[in-house]
Amino acid sequence: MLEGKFEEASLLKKVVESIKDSVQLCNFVCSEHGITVQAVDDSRVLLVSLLIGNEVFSDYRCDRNITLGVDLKSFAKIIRCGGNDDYLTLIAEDSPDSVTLVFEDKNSDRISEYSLKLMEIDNEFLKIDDMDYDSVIKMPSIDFQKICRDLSTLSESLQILITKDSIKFMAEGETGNGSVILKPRTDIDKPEQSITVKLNNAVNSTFGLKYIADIVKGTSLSNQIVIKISNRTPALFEYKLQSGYLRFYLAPKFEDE
Amino acid sequence: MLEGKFEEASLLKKVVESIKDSVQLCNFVCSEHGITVQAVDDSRVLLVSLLIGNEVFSDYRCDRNITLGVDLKSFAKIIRCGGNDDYLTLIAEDSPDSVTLVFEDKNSDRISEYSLKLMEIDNEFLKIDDMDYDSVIKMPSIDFQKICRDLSTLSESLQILITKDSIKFMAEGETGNGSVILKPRTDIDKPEQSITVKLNNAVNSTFGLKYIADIVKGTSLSNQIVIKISNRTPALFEYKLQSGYLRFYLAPKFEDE
DNA sequence: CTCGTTTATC
DNA sequence: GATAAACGAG
Repeated sequence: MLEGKFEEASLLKKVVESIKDSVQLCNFVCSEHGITVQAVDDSRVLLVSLLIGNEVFSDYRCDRNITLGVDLKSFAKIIRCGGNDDYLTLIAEDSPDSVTLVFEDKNSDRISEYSLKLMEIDNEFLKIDDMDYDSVIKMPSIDFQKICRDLSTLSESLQILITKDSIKFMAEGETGNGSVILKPRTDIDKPEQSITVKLNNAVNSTFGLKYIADIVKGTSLSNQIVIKISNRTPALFEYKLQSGYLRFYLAPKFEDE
Repeated sequence: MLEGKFEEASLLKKVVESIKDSVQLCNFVCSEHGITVQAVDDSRVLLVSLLIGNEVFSDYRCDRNITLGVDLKSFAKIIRCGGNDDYLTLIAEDSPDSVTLVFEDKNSDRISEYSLKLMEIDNEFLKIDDMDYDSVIKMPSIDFQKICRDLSTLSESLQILITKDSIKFMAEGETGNGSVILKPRTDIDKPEQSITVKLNNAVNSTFGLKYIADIVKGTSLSNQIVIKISNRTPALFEYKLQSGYLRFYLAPKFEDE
């Protein structure tokens, strides 16, 4: 039996809205530690990895592992039926054929209850090892979103160059070229505005903006994004939750492509 | 001669926008008491009944009864030509072949004048008797709109169950089921947030969400909606105006359908 | 299906 | 106040 109560329905709403454009069907795997999702996008280029730690919930109980195979578009429709600051409780039996969402208004007695039919979904669960990356940057997620949006008007590719004391985003296209350079900085009053760079090796990687556009949908989940890049292995884009994370793994474009 | 001046053009605009999707052609019947409309939708399932009482107007004069047969789509187009807080004066002769709309900006000297050709429209004016209903509920119109919209993503039918101390809205569909339960409440600070139930008999009625979707277009006319339901007779959905009302009569679906 | 308007959020 | 998502209209 799963019973997980969110203090704010908006958290699950943001999570689902963040990944529903990359992935259509996925399994929510519930264990005592929380809820995880792992899925690849339709083109099998972008890997999405989500962990909602049990500390995110105001109440959480999951006796044994339960897998909820959901259609994210239908799931999103139902989540939109709740108010953003309703309590939201997810309920499922041990071998469920449906999951129940209960929304409770904090100010009145309105209780909305929705059940969603589940699906059997094949999943190839990949064990992803923690690894060392050549460069790790941390920056305001909203700035990363704006840079990517701006540059996507020029090109289909985003080049990221990281050196010890600068981050350069570049796009070159038919109509023109653009670049944005950031310097590391520490903002004491607004730490979420800080930009940090940790460097083992300088990197110069290029990514498809089509996929980056899906990644930045996670912006609302965290003030900051952590980007870990190595030359010639998939990069990691991470939005941290209060407990858990939403991670995207995206392989860079290689020059010979 | 009819001459009716609205303090705000937006009121007539809201009224017309509220019914133009249900009804294409209708007669505006003008008398000394104000303006009334009665019409059925194309499928003859939904009955619309409107009264704009003369107190709604800042100036109103109508010496003898005048019937204005209008095409609501054309009427709506013209009303959109005025500013929302323009004065709007409706003018018609005693046996008119057109109606004139005069918009006056409150802040400048702009005066816009439009005339709309009238049509001869057959109408079967039904005398609707006030009757007692099994249940009468009053609730925030915007909440009713949201509940109906939410549940319409699941099903084509909306079931409403009313008991002494609760109102339950339900929809069952292929992808899942949904229900919303409201409890009566009195909000002293925001009386428009109150929910009341008056019950002679508990009711359990089902309506086509297709028609409900047209009904909730009236939401902007009033903070509250009054819904009067009896088992096995048409239900009444009412948005009250400052003086007058917009009412929809809709027969429930019966189980044998 | 795309556009403009409206609403909610930051 | 500005921006971004949601809704309704063409």
